[in-house]
Amino acid sequence: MNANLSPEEIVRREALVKLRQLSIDPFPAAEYETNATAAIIKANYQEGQEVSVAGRLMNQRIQGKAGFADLHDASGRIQIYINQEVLCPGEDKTLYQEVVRHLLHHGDFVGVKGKVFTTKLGEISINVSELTVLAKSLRPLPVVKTDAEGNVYDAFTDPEMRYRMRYVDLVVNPKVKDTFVKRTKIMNAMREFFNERGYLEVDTPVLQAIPGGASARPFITHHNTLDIPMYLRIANELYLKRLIVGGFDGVYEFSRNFRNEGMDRTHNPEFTVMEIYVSYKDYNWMMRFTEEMIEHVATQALGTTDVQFGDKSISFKAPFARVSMTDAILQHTGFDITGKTEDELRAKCVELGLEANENLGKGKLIDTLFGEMCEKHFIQPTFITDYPVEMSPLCKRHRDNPELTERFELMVNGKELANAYSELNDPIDQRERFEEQIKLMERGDDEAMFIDFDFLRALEYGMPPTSGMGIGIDRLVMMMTNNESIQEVLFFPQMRPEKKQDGPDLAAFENTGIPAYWIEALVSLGIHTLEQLKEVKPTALHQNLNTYRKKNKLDIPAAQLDEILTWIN
RNA sequence: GAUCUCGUAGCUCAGCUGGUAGAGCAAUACACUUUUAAUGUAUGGGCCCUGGGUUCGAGUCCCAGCGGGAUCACCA
Repeated sequence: MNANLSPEEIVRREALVKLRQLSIDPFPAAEYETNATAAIIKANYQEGQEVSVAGRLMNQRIQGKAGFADLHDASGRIQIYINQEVLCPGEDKTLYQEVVRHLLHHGDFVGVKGKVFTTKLGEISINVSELTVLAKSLRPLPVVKTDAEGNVYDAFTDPEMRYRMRYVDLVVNPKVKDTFVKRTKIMNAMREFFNERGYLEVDTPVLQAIPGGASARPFITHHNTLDIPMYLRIANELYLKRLIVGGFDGVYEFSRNFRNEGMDRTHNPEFTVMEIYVSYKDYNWMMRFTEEMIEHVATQALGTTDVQFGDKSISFKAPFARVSMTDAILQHTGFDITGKTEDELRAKCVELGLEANENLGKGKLIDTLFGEMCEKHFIQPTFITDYPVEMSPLCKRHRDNPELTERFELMVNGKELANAYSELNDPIDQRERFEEQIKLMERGDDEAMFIDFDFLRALEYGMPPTSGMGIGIDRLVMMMTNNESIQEVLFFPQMRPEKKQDGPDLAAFENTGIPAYWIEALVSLGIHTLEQLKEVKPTALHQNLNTYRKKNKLDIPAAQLDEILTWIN
């Protein structure tokens, strides 16, 4: 038996062998027919009803000749009662004495048949008359227990382990499962809202030759046949607009976007944004549409428009407040940005102690003022409207003021949740705005956009007036499920790959003929295996070893490059 | 990227100014036919993240690394 197994794993593997000796297949192939679930039995309680259910056996409380255990299925938990005489009415008590008492463990999958009854203490339970082993669990699950007051004991809480082993997290922490069920309900409710209005759900490329539609650093990959670099999408906006050019009334997509930027509790390298574009509409229509949609989603998915997020209560009841960008900044800084020059804006930022270097254009400066001074104050859903033209290169100019755009962002809990425009459909203006972005790029704004000439060509064929809106699904789910970190609403958040931590492979070094004094040096240089040794440049290693020799004043011959080459080959 | 902080049994966690590794749950054995987290008695279980250093002696102190978390920076 493998020496790396823990004692509990060894016990379970031995049980596996013993089950086979008793002619019980621990991993049977056949379908196991069920006619109920834990939730159904509890909801439609009928004394004496014959049921067949399957799930994980948990928390056995088996005593001498009878006892209890819990069966967890996808719907929840139900208690089972196992009595030796009911399970094994004949002479042969093996199933009870051996299998139930010794060979089944916490976490094993079993199917049970039996009559439903209520225990003395009033808990709906199944009196098991047949038990089938469905799958053995070879690793012990954490045993988490909850008492009558809801206190949780021995909770499985380490975030690293929870995220890396989400399957365990889901088994053991019911709230986690609930979050993900809600996530799907939220997306379904949104879909339903769009579909009812006749808008079409579409798929557009994830792999793009030009990463457009947003300002962000993309992931780069390479297409072999075309022999060109390709990018994972940072946004799908430009593709959806092409479809509006193509004549659809309204299109939407749940877009998995990828951005090669920092990771923290609100940023994952891949994340989901829903974007929708509707022709013949403007951003005023889109504001009404958005607040109605969010109200609908909250009602459908949560059953209420009132959401508790941390210590704050948030109401998603429409209509939401509307505040212009200019008013928001005026309100929170007393400074009126109307008609101000870049230098005046920069001076104000400096006065307020905000970062405002020469790379920042007018738009970025206003964005800084808003982001630093105002954003955090908007806890209840609020539409911030009419952004400066410099920070919105894809947005139509404001009908009353050419310095502004017809844009809104929806702020909730001090964070941006949605972003929408009256889309820019003047191809000549669009081309100029892209060229402005290129100038910003040349000034050192590494987030400025690339020019997508095919998109400009599409606009030149004519795009009807259109309003578009994007909403961060992960952030919406976080708010609606009261989770402070994005990792909690993604099944498999991105983590650094697991690295097995072995000690240095001294034997391999010795076998390669490396002298003992150099092995010591290699280890302290962080080279623990032959693979690592082969990855370093021999010339660099040569230098490093001799530096090590000198630094530690070792009385050994200096390393020779030829010698090092013989180790590697 | 910066700072702080954590890494001890399958899980949750103790382990003081350095002196032979601890508890509860889980596991194993025995007893027990209705328990409500969680029966009683007994037993087993540890590369204390890795490597190096200081020391007579390191889970504990120091250095480096790996991995996590928090805060900040970055984030149309």
